[in-house]
Amino acid sequence: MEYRASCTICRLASICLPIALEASEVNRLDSIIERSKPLHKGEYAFREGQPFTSVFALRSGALKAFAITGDGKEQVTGFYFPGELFGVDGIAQNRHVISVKALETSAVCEIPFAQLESLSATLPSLQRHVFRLMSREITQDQQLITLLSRNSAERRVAALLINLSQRNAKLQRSATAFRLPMSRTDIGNYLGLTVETVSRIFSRFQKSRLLAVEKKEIRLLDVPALEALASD
Amino acid sequence: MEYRASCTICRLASICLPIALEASEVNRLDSIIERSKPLHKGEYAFREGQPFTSVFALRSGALKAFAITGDGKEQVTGFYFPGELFGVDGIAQNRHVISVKALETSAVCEIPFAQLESLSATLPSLQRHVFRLMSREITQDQQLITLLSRNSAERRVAALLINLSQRNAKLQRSATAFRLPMSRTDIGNYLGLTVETVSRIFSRFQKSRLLAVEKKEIRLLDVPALEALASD
DNA sequence: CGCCTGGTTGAGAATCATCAACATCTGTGG
DNA sequence: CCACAGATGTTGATGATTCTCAACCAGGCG
Repeated sequence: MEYRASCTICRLASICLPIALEASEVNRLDSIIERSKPLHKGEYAFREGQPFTSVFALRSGALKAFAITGDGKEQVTGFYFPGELFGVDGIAQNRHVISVKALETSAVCEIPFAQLESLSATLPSLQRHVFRLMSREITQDQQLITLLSRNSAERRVAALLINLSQRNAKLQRSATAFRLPMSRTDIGNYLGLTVETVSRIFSRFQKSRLLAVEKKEIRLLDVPALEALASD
Repeated sequence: MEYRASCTICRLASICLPIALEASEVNRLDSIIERSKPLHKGEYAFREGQPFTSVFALRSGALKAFAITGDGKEQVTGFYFPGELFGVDGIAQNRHVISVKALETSAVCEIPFAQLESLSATLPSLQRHVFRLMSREITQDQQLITLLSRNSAERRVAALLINLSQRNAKLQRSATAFRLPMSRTDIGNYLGLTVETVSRIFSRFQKSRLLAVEKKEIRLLDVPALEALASD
C-alpha cells in the first residue's frame, strides 16, 4: 500500500526532513517514522490540548492549523502543503496548542519526538535541520504578523496568493494555476477578514485582470502586479 | 564588572537556558557564553540581514524586535524581557531576518550557535530546552497572529497589557504596576494600530478605571476586567 | 529659550464589518 | 439519477471602527 513508502523513495525527500542526510542516515530516520492510513477531509492529525508525542510531515494533500479562541471561535494560523513539517507547536508545553485537520485527503508521516531527539543527538545535520525547520516556522509566523498588522485587505489577499504560488513552485507544480484547498471562510479567518471581503476582493482582482477565479481554481494572470500589491 | 557574571550566580538561571541543567552542565554552558558590555538605548544586538552566528539571552533591560517591510517601514514583531532568548530567527537562513535593538540600557548574553549545537548533542536536556524555547516563540507568535486577526483595538491593547503583566510576574516583579519600556508608536506598530488609537484607548481605559497611566508608568486597576476584554 | 520628539485630543474620511438576500455547489437519500 | 437541504460563496446597502490629517501640549536637550 502506498502509505508504506519510505523516505528513500519519497519524491519530497529533497525538501523534507531527510534533506542534507547521507543515505545511511536517511535509513535511520526512516526507521522511526510511522506512516498511518490517510486522513480524510475533516479528520484531525491532532487536536489542541492533546499530549505532544510526535511531529509530523505532510506527504500529500493539504492541512489547516487553527486554535480555538477564548470566545470559542476558530482562528486559522496556517496551512500546510506537502513536504512541510508541523506539530512542533507542542514541544514547549508538552501538549499541542493548535489543532490540525485535513482540508482534503492527506497522507502524513508521524515522527515520534523522543526518538527524533535522540537521533538528532547523534546526527548533527539532522539536529541542525530540525532547528532550521522550527526557525522557518518562526520566520513565517512573523511574516504573517507583519501582513496582518495594518495592511489593507487587498494586500493581504495578494500576499497569500503569492505565498501559495511560491509554495506550489517549490513542489514543482504550476506557480500560476492551482487549486485553493481551503474555503473562503478559512482564507478570511487566516487573513483577519470576513468571507464577504475575501469574496469581493477576488471579484475585484478578477475585474482588473489580475487573476481568473473559478470556484476554487485560481489562475494568476499578472504576478508582478500581485507582487507589487503584496509587498509595496 | 557586573557583566562578567556567570550563569551559576545569575538570578535568571531558573527561567533562562540553564533550566533543568545539572550544576556541572551549567558550567559547560557557561563556558561558551560571551558577555559583552551593555547595550545602550538604541543600540543593536544584531541587524536584519547580518550573518547568523549566535543566539542571545537578555539579562537585564528591554529590547524590541522588528523587520523592515517592503516599503521601508518598521514592523515591530516582539519585545524581549530578562530571561528571554532571542536571535533564533536566524537559524533557518543563516542570517537574521529581524533586527533587535535596546529600548533601554540592556545586558545580553551571547551564545555562539555552533557551540550550542554541539553542546546540545551531548546534553539531552539542553537540546530539549532549546527546542522548547523555539517552540515557545512559535506559540507566542501564533497568539499574536490570533490577536491581530480581527480583534478590536481595545482587545489588542488589553491583551498586550495582560501579557506584559504576566511576564513581569514571572520576573518576580509587580504584575500590576510597571513601566512600559517602549514608545506608544512601538505599541501601535506591534498591535497593528496607529499611535493615535493607542493613545485614545489608554485614555478610555483610564476613564473607565481599568488602569492608571502616567506617561510610561502603568498601573492595572482592574485585572479581571482587562482579562475579560483581552480574551472574550 | 526654543526646538524637536513623543504623546494627546478632535473632526472628518475611508475601509471593512454587518446584515440581508440570493446563487451555487455538495452530497445524501429517495 | 434526480430532488432537496445544508453548506458555501457572491453581491448589495448600511454603519461602525479606526485611520488620516491637524492642532496642540509636555518634556528633554542643545
